[in-house]
Amino acid sequence: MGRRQETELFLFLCHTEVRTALPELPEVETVTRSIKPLVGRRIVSAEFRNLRVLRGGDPDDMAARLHGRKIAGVQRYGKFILVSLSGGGYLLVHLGMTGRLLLGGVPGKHTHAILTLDRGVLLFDDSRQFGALELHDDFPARVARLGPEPLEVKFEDFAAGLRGRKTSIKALLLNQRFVRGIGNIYADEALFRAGIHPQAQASRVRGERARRLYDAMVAVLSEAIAAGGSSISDYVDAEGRKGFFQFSHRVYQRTGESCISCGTPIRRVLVAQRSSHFCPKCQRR
DNA sequence: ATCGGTACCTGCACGC
DNA sequence: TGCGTGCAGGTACCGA
Repeated sequence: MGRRQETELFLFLCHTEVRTALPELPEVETVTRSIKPLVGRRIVSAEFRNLRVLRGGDPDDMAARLHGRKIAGVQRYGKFILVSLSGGGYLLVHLGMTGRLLLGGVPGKHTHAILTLDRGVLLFDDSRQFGALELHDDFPARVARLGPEPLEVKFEDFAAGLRGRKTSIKALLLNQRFVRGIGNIYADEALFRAGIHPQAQASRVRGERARRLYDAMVAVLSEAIAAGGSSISDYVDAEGRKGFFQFSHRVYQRTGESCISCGTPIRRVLVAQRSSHFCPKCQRR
């Protein structure tokens, strides 16, 4: 990328709010890609305004340790964003439910961290405070213990992970140690596409059904990433935002509406304490 | 080891 | 109009 293009991209990003729907793998991937241009930037100063998202970290200590460091890399692991720093160490970011990373902009009521860079500023904003910002010397244990990426795991390993599991297939898909990055939206969407009831016992998803679920998981995540990637460029106004949120959910939050396949009203039940949306006719236990 | 349940937190939709 | 209530869910943690 040429110097001028780089500058234009940076100026564009400065006016872009990197926000998404509930941040699951595709949304976190979109955010991660959007902040990759920050690689090489130096952190001039850091300010932390909220202790909760620091998860026990000391704000002054973190600011001191971040001061002067360069952003060496940005990588996504499931729903985590790992920012590696020059000279070692990692800044771990989790968006929780409502977390956002803003390139530029003005700090607001829910801005919990401000990273001032040698060019631009990165804000962390999170109204519900389920997100996290942690500074680690070593590769974070909570990232190391995650399961494989759903877009990288081999079918055989995915199927092996289902064996012997007594929990519901929905709960297992949400379990980040099984595969990392799936949340409530994409669990429901993948199960619908595969024709599997969310309360089906995971160990009973075998053979052809396991294959269908694997294929559905890969397809829905891939399509969502493509949608996020394509919408980011017109994300500056309400229309662009609306287009992203209208990502074609087939069951999620469509309770009572007609199944697109058979017309049966979509139902909602609680599975693993989460609302789960499914077609009672198309999805079998 | 595995599993189910709960807490954390704020904004919003809803009914009266 | 305003107030109370339920709902939204990712992760850590608890007890069984």
